[in-house]
Amino acid sequence: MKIAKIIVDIPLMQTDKPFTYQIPKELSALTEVGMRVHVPFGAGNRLVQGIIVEILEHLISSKATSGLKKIAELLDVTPVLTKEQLWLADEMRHHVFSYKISCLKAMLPSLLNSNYDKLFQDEKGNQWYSSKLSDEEKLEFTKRAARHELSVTYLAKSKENRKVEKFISVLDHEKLALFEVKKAAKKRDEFKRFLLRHFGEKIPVKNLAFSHAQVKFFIDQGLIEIKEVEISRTRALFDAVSADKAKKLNEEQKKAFDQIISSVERPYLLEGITGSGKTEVYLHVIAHFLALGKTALLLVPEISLTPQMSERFIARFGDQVAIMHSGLSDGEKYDEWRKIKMQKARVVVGARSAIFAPVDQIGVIIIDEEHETSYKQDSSPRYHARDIALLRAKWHHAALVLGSATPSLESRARAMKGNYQLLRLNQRANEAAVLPEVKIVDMRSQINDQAANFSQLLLEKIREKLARNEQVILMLNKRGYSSFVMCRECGFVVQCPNCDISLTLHMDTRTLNCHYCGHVQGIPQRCPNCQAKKIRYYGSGTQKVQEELEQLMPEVKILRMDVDTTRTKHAHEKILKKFGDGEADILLGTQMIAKGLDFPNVTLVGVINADTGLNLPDFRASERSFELLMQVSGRAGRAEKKGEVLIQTFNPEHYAIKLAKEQNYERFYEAEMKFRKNLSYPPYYFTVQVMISHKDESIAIQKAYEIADLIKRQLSEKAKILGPTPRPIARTHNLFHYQILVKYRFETQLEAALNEVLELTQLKENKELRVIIDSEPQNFI
DNA sequence: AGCACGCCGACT
DNA sequence: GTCGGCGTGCTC
Repeated sequence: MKIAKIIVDIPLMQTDKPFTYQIPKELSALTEVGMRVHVPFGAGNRLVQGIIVEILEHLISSKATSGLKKIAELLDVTPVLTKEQLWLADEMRHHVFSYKISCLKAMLPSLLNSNYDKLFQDEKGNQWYSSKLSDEEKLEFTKRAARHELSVTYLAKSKENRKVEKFISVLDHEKLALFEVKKAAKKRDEFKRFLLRHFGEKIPVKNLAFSHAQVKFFIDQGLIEIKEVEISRTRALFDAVSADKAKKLNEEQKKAFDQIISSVERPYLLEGITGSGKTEVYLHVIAHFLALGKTALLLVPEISLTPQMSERFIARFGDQVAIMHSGLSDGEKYDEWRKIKMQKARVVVGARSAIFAPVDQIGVIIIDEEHETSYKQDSSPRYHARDIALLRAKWHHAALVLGSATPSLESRARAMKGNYQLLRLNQRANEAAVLPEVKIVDMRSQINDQAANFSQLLLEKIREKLARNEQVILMLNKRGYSSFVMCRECGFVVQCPNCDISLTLHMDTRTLNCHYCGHVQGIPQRCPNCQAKKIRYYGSGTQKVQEELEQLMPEVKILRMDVDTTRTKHAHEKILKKFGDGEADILLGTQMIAKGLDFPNVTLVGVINADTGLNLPDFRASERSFELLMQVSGRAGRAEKKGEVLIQTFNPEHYAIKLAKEQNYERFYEAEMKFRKNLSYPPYYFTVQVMISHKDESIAIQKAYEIADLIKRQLSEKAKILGPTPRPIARTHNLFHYQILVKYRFETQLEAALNEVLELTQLKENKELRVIIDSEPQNFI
């Protein structure tokens, strides 16, 4: 007899282990590891989805095995998860401190999840679906079921659906031609002639000029039939793109290319300045491996996976490309996933989660902009795509390329140690393009009452460029910065009632919003504290800057791009297209405008406030600011016209800003490494963050100390534990947050200690305690 | 999660 | 006595 080990889809500590089920005889030959199943679970035998992770053969059915429940239903004909993916989930679990089922589900499109329902039936055969009942009705029906007045059937159904389109095909041309319609039936005659004209074609039923009754009549006469053909929901993405040929690599690019294809021994760190043509190297490398019959995986940050970016890959590799990012609907994601699964796609281009794409025979994995923090998922399972990429490259003996103009310190340090091989691109691929000139404006010496956000120099430069019909990009580094409302009289700042944070002003809706819990309230007329009518608006959101600029230059057309203007589905693209088409003079936005945009007519980039990211309570604050300034500077002078960059700052002496001006990654790396070494931060130390939340602050503190103690006891003297300290935003959603940061180098007991912390949260006395463990956290705010 | 079991107070 | 409230513990 065969039995199966199954991970059930109930993400809880208590159920986070394989459950054993009998495989019914009739399913025995069809069942494979990696398939989804429905299994009866718990006392009521309700159906839940599960994933088979192991199949065991039992020659004799013992008492122990015959008592096992049976798998109720197989959901797949072929496994949805490969052996490799099951292995990845195992490996992942050692450092993400999440449930196995969450790891497994991170690899599957959400359409493969099941919907659950319950069917109540009485003796007369009346039926009620639980999902369609109100809460009171549900309670009543449950009670009646307990009294055996009703029977209960558990239902589970996979959400999986494929889009099909119906086509008419004419069965027999001659027969149709000879078919006589009655004289009065003009419409039928018309339809008949239409069908004859389109004989041999697949005629879509959709948008047909003839009614359903017409179609039915001809079907009933046995003249035509309707066929359902599965169609791809993402088809449209690919059709519009025209093919493109490979460009010739320059000497530097060629060298990098030759290295990458020569060995899979070590990962490559491809360090190339903005405009040095990294993407073209990727395209060549991918083409090389495709020619060898292998596949390729390319990750890009979500934000830069614009249609232009996808198009570049589709243009080069056509139908073989699958695109995966969060902008796709669930159906579209599923279709792309299936394309990969059925081996129709051999190049996967996608954001973070695409690292799990079920491609086989991987030749190369490329992570572009590898320093981007978006490669780390900030909700459970908290994996880093780079770590998964290392595992997959090992499994497939594939080349791994990490590309960036400003590599993360972690990666660059590994390259210096020889764990990665460093490849450099120092020239701009377009030789006509010269590096932009970067200037720093010291805002401390600016006294400008009407326009606090703009220095004289920046205003002059904007006017100068616009007079020449050139375009300007202005960036507002909004991180940790937002506009707020304060009372001029007593200094009172309106705060969120649930979170310890000031509310952000939104002028378009005339409301105060909390960016953490979503609380919305009106703007008070009088100060809630002192009743004075002196409520004033402070800080500079993009809206405020836009207004300021519009007052200074009323004739200028400004496009604003931030979270508020890009909320709708294609807003992002539309704004960029408008700007690219020259419909506006200035593009004003938050950091989302810093990434990968290429507008040849832009000759000035202004950074309104370079400082705001600098003083955040995060050891990566300087690294982030430096990266951002380097990136945004790269937006100027992409073509023949010379570009200028102006950085406004209150900290002109700060090394991140000075070195960004010099465009000097090398020196920044050295300076930052010194700082990290002195304070024992990555890449010298590994980090784990433990976040503890409770609605009662004193309990949060007490538990935080307990947990810190528990960890401390199991670590060596060399490990350093910071905290517990309140989180930078100490209260959100009516919970108090505390954090512990563990810095360590080699600690064999750490994983066990952290698992023990998780065990602790299972105790009933800790029911209201929330603990999150984040290995190598990327964000501290 | 969601279901059963069990212990307690309020009620026919 | 017994119905139904909710706290507790378990699910192959």
